Amino acid sequence: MRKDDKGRYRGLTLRVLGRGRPPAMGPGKAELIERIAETGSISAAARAMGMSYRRAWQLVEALNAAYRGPVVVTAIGGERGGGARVTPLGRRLAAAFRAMERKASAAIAADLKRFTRQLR
Amino acid sequence: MRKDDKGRYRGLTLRVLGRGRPPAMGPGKAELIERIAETGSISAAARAMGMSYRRAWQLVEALNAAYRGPVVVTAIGGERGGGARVTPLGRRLAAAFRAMERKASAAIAADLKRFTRQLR
DNA sequence: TTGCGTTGTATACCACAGAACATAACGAGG
DNA sequence: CCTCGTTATGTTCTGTGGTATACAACGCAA
Repeated sequence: MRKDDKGRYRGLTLRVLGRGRPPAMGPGKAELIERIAETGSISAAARAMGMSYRRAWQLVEALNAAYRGPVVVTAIGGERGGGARVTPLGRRLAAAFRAMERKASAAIAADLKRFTRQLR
Repeated sequence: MRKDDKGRYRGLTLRVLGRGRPPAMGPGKAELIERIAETGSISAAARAMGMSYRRAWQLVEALNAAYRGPVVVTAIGGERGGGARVTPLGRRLAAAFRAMERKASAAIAADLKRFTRQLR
């Protein structure tokens, strides 16, 4: 299945809703987790995604509040003293979301192709 | 698979992206099409969904612009002179979207259940 | 002819999301 | 001690999505 330049699956978008109405996981949060895992820093991840640090930090806060355990743990300080690490739970969540994206995409690939053909 | 009070599938939300980035179909537009088909009126559908007429009309405009043919055709006038009808294409699109929702939901049901268990 | 319920616009307002900017506190390394 | 790069937080601004409101044009029925 093809992806766009942000690694998202083309043609469809999937979101997982939390117990309240707001989405607890989606393409944006998943990518943010992955970028933090790569870079070890919220700010570096935000820069890589062209997102303000504040917004990224708020998403991290929302993630940590939404799940039963912390998704990202942080430490203040710079020059590799501080930073952010993704917890095993966070890695599992991001991976599970990507897997669901793949499965959902595969399950409706044929339908989606026919559907898309109706687009202008 | 359980649905919420609006007939949407719980736990996940699916959107089909158009050729540009903006979504060409999602739960909201699908329901709007269904309501218009039921009521024969944009304004009645909007009332039923608790949505402003203007917004509903804009969504209809967007739908008609997004696909190769009209999704909803309208006639000015009242007292059953005017109104809105969903074209066969529109009915096919809404039905196809609902089918994709069902298939995607079924395909990831087990994963989603495990995922949701991690929510607070 | 009058009234009602439509579609179709225009305009004004408002609430909110997110950006932009500023600043503090902190930790490691030079 | 100083600097750099973090996290963390507050404040302000702006764009925009959506509502609210008003109104014109219209068609059918009474």
